[in-house]
Amino acid sequence: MTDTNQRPEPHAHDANAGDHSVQPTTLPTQYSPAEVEGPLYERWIERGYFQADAKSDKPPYTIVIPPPNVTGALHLGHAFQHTLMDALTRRKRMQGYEALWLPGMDHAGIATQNKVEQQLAEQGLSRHDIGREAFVEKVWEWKEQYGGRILGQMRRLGDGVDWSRERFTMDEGLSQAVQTIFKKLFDDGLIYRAERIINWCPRCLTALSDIEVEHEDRAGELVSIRYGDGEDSVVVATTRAETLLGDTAVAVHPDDPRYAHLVGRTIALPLTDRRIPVVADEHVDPEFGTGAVKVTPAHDPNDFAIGQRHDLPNINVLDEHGIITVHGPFLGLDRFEAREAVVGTLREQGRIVEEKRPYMHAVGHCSRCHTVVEPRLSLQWWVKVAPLAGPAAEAVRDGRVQIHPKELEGRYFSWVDNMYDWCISRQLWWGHRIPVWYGPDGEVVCVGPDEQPPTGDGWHQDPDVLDTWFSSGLWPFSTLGWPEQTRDLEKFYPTDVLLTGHDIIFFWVARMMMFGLYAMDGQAPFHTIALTGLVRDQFGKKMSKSSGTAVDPLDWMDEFGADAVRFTLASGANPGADVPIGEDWVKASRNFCNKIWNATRFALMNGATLEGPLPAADELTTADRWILSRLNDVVAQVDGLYEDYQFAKLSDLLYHFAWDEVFAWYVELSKSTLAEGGPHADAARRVLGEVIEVTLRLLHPVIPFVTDALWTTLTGRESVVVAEWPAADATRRDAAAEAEIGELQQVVTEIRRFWADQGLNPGQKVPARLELSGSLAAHEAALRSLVRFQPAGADFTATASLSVAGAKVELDLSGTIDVAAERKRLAKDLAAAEKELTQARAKLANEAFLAKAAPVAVEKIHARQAKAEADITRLGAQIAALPAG
RNA sequence: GGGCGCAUAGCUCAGUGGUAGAGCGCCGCCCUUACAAGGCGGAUGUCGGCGGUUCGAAACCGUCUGCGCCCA
Repeated sequence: MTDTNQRPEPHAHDANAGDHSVQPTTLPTQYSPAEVEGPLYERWIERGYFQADAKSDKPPYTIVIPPPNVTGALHLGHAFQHTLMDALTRRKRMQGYEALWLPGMDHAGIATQNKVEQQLAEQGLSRHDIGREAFVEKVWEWKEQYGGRILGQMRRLGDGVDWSRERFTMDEGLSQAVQTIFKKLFDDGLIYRAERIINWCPRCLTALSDIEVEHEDRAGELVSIRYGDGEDSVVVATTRAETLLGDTAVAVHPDDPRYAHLVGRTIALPLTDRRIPVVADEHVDPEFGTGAVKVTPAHDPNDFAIGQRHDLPNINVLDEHGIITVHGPFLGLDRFEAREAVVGTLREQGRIVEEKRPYMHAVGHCSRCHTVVEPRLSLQWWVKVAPLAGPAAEAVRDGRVQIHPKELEGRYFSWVDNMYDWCISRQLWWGHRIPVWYGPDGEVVCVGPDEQPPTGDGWHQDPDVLDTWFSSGLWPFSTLGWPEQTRDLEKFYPTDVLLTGHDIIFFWVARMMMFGLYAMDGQAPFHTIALTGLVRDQFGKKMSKSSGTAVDPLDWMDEFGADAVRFTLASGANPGADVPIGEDWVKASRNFCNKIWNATRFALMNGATLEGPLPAADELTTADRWILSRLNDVVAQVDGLYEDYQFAKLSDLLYHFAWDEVFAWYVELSKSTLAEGGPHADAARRVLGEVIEVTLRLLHPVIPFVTDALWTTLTGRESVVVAEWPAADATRRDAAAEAEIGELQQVVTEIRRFWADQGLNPGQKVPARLELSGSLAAHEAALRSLVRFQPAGADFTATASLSVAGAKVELDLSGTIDVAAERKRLAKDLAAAEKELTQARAKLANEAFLAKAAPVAVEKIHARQAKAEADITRLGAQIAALPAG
């Protein structure tokens, strides 16, 4: 980062503002994102727009990025969440907040270590060959060379992050934070070391977190084995027969009469010379299988719990590679070989009662190497979660922290209310090493960040490192400088919103909540948790590399522009819901961007201006008043939707407002006004400028590139990035104008239908005589321009007529009209009106409806009846007036 | 096995008590001087099934079926 980035004054006029923006005279007819986006992003960065100032007296608005993995590349999930976070911070920045969106990455212990181990393996080396220190050095080299590819891709997407504050979980400051909190937890008795069952990867040779275990249904084998003999026997079923060697009990439900006689006695364990007890445990489901289960405390979490309750010994039968360690015929066999061998031997002994094959069941796999995970008894470090999870639950329950959408609170509570202790040690070399030293006489010393570790013979540091989530759990405050009391921390903590996928509520969100509340004096790390779903393909299916449905967002950005990708993702962002995305939709968003481009191009070509005050209502045409009314309604609605994290709805609203109202109607209506000249044309130029300019500002947070390119051209000002967010002006609301234009739209649409039904060329000019009643009379020019009517000449002969709302139109088609088509259209409308009338009459004849329905509802039906009756009369007359044929 | 959610147009999804919507796709006409990445018009749904509540149900309740997710 350069430190010469002085943030310019917002709204300052800048003669060079047009450098990277488009010139009105040379504006091409198509928008080319590739030419605009790169230079524009550079300019934003050069001008320091995204650099937050801790000394500012503006109110802060802070979002920390969920740190992507240092080994990762930008995928659509990132693009999705980044679009939303960028939109939130860009809007707040425009609203005058000191907005900070803080970027960074986590060190992804196991993933990164695996990358470097693969590199070494290509040279025939293992990490043990080069030693820990050299290995860690190599990982840093790897990081410098290949890591953080995603950061460059974020620039492509337009992420308005403060690069001067970029953080990495292995940085010195963040490492200090890790050591500080470890020490604090240790001293508070919230960190302990114990032998428990953990997820073990026999290839990576480390404990795994639950999220690193992927459960997949696999066809295995369920074998039922007879333990003991004669009266003293039970049948148990298992998919992991080799664990029999480590069984230390059989458990049954205490109320199960079938086994009551066995409880408290011992039975012979096959293939061994051991006898094991039969214990009664309430957690056994008597309905499942035979109602008796084998208990292998060293190789199964449930069995471990049973073992604890009944004081059973733990017999570990597998080593860290998954090789049998029990002396006897199975010694040295891999766990899967042993499984077959054990079943084979039992079969020979006649102890197999039943074999179900295939038996579908979920099997955990290591997410990094896809090895089958082995539950393993192992000595690890743990965080005692209960005292931390309580406050984390409470903060959401009492409303200090809100989860959007609320329906997902349940998932959060289901974890924080049923917490189990968190295994934080990993048998890796890449990560924060556990700051505990062991002494020659069994001493255990936890060393804080400012303390010297003990030295001397026999002292050594714990070899393990901490779970990556342990450091990313500190992210909302470690990135701001904690444990130092920095100005950043003071200004920007607590952060405002955490936006992330609902799939990591347990793994990350809950942990940040626990650590934030614990380390920051009960101040939650954010007030809002906005949860998103997953990005899916155009059929709503999961994208996956293996099925070839995964799309690289960079490809789409190249082809359609970053804005198109962003708009598509934002348009699909319903709270908490998955987002399907397909190329057709990105193309549609690209078309929208191009439409905005061309509408602005039209405005520039027609002298749209922002000079001078917006004319008062009485100087404006109805169309002007109408669009300003609509604009101010939309501004208010967009604000409401932003506050509710309704990105899909606000995108949809802006899409339809911009395209259907501003571009399709207002721009068309303004054409005749502009052509007329005079004061109304001057006013229209001012309104056109205003409406387009405000619309660009409204759209900017979602599609920053095209809006900034156009906004700077239109306004001649510095950048929409630092423009003010629009504020709704209620005094511009005008119900009468909205009704009037609504009527005009109805008339125009009706005439266009006639045009289409008659097979008339849309450009064909037709002499017409108009009888316009009421407010419509003022719109004759607009009407003639919109539907290409020509004035009626002296030789005008009406050959067709139609009437709708307050308009009667007579046309000279100089020839016969297609009477059949006309009759068909009118008959269709008549049928609809008659159906409407029937329905309305039925309702009004229903006394229960009249008595119980809300008066407003009844009034509506009356109005509908009246309209249907009028329509029927009008249409009937038109049909009657048609020539026979 | 337990819990949660979903089922609306060809596809993807909004809509939560008062006349069924959008985008894309589809059909027809049109290169009309901002835009063919466009314009105009059009078609398309027993709102998964059944039962109930209500004057009125896509919406609320029950149930069945199908699908998805989380936990065990």
